[in-house]
Amino acid sequence: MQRVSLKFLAKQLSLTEGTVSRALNGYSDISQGTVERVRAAAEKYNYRANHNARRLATGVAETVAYMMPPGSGAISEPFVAHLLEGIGQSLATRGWDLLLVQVPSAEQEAEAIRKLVTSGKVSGLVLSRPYKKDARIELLKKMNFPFIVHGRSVNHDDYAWYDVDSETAFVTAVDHLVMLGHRRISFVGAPTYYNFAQMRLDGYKKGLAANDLPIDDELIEICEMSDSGGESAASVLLDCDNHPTAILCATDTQAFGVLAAIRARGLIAGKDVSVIGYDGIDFGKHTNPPLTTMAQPQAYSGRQIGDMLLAIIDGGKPTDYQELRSAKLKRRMSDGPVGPNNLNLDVSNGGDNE
Amino acid sequence: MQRVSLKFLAKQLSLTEGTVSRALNGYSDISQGTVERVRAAAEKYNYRANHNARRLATGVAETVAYMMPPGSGAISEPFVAHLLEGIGQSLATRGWDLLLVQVPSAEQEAEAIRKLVTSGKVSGLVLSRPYKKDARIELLKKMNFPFIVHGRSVNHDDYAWYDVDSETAFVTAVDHLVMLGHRRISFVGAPTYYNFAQMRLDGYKKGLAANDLPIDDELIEICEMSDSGGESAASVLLDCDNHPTAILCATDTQAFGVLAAIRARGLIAGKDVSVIGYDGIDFGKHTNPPLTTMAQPQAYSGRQIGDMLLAIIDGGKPTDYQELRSAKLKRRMSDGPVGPNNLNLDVSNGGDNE
DNA sequence: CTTGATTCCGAAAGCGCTTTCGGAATAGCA
DNA sequence: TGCTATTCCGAAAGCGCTTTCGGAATCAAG
Repeated sequence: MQRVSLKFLAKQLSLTEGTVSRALNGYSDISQGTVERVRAAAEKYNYRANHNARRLATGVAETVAYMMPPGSGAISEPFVAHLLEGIGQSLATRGWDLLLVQVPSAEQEAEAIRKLVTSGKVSGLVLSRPYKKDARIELLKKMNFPFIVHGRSVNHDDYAWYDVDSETAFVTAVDHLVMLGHRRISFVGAPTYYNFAQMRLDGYKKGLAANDLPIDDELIEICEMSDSGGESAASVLLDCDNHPTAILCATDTQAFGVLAAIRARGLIAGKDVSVIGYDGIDFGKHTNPPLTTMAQPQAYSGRQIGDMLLAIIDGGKPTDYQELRSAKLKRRMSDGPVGPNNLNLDVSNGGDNE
Repeated sequence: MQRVSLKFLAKQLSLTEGTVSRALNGYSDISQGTVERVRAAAEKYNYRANHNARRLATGVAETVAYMMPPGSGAISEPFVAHLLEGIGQSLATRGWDLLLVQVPSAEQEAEAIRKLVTSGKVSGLVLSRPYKKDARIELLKKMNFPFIVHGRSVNHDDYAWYDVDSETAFVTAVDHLVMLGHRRISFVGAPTYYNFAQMRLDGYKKGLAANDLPIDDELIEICEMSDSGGESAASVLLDCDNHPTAILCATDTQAFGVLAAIRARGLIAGKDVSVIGYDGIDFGKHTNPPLTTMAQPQAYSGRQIGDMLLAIIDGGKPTDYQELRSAKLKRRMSDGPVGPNNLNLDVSNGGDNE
């Protein structure tokens, strides 16, 4: 393996390693003729620079790491896959690599970051799902290491991020529900140490306030971000007398569970109780009934994040790279006007409208 | 960044770089005392070896690459996420890294592999979804580079692989359907240049034969591996007179589309027509109706694959690492006895049974 | 033909770490 | 005490590549 080194090429061409290297890397102090000779030889012998050597010499890792959100099964969240794909594409434009790092628990994240940064194996880092106050972000800033976060912590003035404005997305959702006549609107949320969870909750409350609706803590249920979490949360919501007529979910996955809880009680989502998710997961079109959701513009978000990080690595000011996108309501079948014996409106053909 | 090098540590301790290195790496020719001194200093100054340098010196990359199956959206297949997670865990036991490589198109795969191997940045490779005759595998074998494939090509005697026996899974599924009284059983398959697709088709045919049922090409529909692919495939199947009473799908994702096509025709899956998917995707419990499927034992398959690859990198014979697992039927609600006006049996509580 | 500017390449140092080799200091034994 | 065997560490080469520096050869201009 790796038989053909620079030295080998140099020998073949009766040149020095340095000359060959410069020829290959487009230095201007090499004559056109030898550049072509070198190129031809490199092609002929199938030369590939040893990346470790190159990285050692140049000091640039040509690699970016994505830090998986810790916790069980986070990787199976569809957004991760899309993100990775996009980041990978962005990196590919330069021939850089994507490293996937998983940390067993949240406690070990700081140490993992420290190690990653000082080991010199990556030149940038992207992390997801920041906490309200995120030690990882503070650490990265302190170390002055290029990074970008997918999401925002509470104080997000001085670093780069890409986020979707889920707060206003949730006031939009509340507005929509109110427009349909709903007054008792529940919220199934995620743990609020995640800032996105807090922002979604805030949006829910803000939407309520904007419509002169009271905020009733009994209508708010926080659970883990899984379908079973959503199912049990919805269970307590549904089993109390005077249950809500609509349930807003912080996450599509939770909404899946909410739908299941509704079905389990012989109720019909979209008719007896409306539910709206958040994320816009494709799969939502297959649930029973198809899930209405606030869809984030996930297409190319990974691309975007990758490009932004690359720009920062190139010396860009992190604060120049903060991007806030907005989600939009994607109506499927799980929402409808309030009221007993109301038939569900045929809001669409049940498919997606984009 | 990377202020503390070996040289720095050595200076602090009045030792040589070599000595410090050996102390850190557990060589036996270093006294217990200095080992401790060195350890303490490393701890104190937060020393992390530069991986590029180490890799250059040792020649081992300490990195494994996962090659994404090319083609649009492959990454969003749930199996990829699980695989990555498991491989990552396996690698973490040694502190190795996981590189994610994406190749835009199948044509560029060979070149990508060549580059990956000769660049020295990885010491092993795992790839998924082999074709019947897979050039990547041949190349890797020829280069004598450690790799393992998730799946099998037709000739799979002389390399390492981990696969689920989908062929017998499909005869099982056919048997099950026949037991329920079905005679006209359709197959919605994936492109047969993928060997897994071929094997599943073979299983379907074999199952038919075992039950003395004829093989009717009109009952077989090949489409791309997506829900919409499944939906249109099911459409042609369903719209002909004397349509099948059961549809077997090569993939859960396709089955989702099949269910949609069934609903779109006012039919009820599990009653009017049975459908069985393959994969055991969790999400299948939320479809309408919940999808019966042949579930593969995906838990820890990534771990397993990672461990096997590591063993091969350590010098193990690839042929010693071939593992065939089996799928098992997970009944949810989309299958049932054949016959008009038959009520769907309550096969379970609609949840999963594991 | 000189001089000064270009063009092009060789020489060499260095990136940070590993690893072999040899030798000084110490220990073990007669 | 003298000799060999150990223990422990320094010295140095090397991994494969990049990059600076300087100088020989070529060129243009006086």
